[in-house]
Amino acid sequence: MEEHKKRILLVEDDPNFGTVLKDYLMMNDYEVTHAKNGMEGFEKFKKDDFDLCILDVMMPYKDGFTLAKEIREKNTDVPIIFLTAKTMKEDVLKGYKVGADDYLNKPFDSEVLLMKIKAIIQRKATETISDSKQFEFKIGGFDLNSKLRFLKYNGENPVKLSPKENELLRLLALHENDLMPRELALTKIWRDDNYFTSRSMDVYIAKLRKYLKLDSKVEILNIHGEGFRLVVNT
Amino acid sequence: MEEHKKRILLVEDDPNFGTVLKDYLMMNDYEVTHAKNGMEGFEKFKKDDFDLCILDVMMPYKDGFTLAKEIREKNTDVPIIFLTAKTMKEDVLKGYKVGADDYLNKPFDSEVLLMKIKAIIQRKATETISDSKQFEFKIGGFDLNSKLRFLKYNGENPVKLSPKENELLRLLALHENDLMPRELALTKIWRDDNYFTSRSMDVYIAKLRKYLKLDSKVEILNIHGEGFRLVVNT
DNA sequence: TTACCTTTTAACCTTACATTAACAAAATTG
DNA sequence: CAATTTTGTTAATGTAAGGTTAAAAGGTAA
Repeated sequence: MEEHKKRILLVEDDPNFGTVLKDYLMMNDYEVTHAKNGMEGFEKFKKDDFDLCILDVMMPYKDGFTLAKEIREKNTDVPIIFLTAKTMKEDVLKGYKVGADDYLNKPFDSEVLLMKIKAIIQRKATETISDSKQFEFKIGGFDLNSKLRFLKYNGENPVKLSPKENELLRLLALHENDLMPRELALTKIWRDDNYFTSRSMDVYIAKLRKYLKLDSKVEILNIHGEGFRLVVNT
Repeated sequence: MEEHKKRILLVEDDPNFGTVLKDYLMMNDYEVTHAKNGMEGFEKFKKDDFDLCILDVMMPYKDGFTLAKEIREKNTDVPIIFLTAKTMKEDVLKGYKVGADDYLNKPFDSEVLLMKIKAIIQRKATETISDSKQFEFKIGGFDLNSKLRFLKYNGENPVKLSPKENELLRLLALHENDLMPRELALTKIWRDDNYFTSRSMDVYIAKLRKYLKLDSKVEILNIHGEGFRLVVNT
């Protein structure tokens, strides 16, 4: 039923607590990336798309607030939950100022955390995503609408695309005429880079080529060992 | 943009605490209606439009949860904050199930409450711009009046819609020609996203399709794994 | 209570998707 | 060149999601 598991970035320096929490969240059907400090947290944040960030406030090198500010600069929407020490009122207030969605005092009840996560993620889902522009691409004679997942040729023939077909074509379009590295598609779409996912991707490339045959000016070229290139000949 | 003070419905049976809290909120520029029990709370809720409800959980006659349910039947959007006794974990969980936006353990810090209020009201303000009061829709040859819950085709044949049919069609109409995510309908209408609510929704989609068959230009398309799309072909 | 309306659950069937296997064809390497 | 790796392509398979109808369960008012 789920299109994809919701992804959580957990930044927590205490290795024991962090691992336990990660496992608990994973048991509850979330995909969790665990970073052990603020630096690492920001690196991982940049590399991936998350549905929620859970940040410990007290961390060496870079505290949760600083990290939150950096995250907010990149992304104004992703929900943030802070884990603060008990009774640190100032932390709570500071957190809200930085744009937190919620906070939890340690030690906290895990079920309550789960409910908060659910509530926050659902809340975000409710907010209408109306920035349609980034979902529409023109590829030669084709129009790709990657939100509604269809591909039209010359205004007619709307072909439905499967989620993977759609994502892959969208990635190619984002790199039009340029190299779209294999690895990029595998990590972004398949979230795993191994022999099988790689073969699976090749199957999808074949499918896309079939769709794109309608316009002889459009083709997907392979760059051996590197990736693919969506070219539009003029 | 907003010209009126934000209105808060405060339902709290302890007269001392209630009065103090009311005064504090008023000092901070909110317009506060104080009800001393659940009955009175519901009466006042019906008489006015509030931007936020703050409900004590423990109250004689009618507790906060029961009141919240009644409020939710009237209004699926208004934010609700519960005041619960410290350490009553079950209360917190129950609150979220009823559709609470947040909760506070008594005794709580008043500044924290203020921050929460601000955060929640602001959140709703950004959300509610587009889908504000809109109850009448033209869908191809149909007229939907979702306040009176009927659907007319060509001015004739007024079909009565059940509450769920109505809400679902309204959501679809709000997103006409665009994706109406499954998740959105489930969280907004069913308030829960699981296998059964999802199947229930599919049943309603089938019912709506039956009604809409009268106009061959109107159809509900599925986007596998994402949601539905109400399209009007021209 | 019956009667009626609404919603959920169940059942059964169809369609959509992603993965894997299998084999062919290029490209690369030494 | 032969050997190896990478890519191209089609088909088969298993699973999940959606379509539809009917029966069960819940609710409400006469």
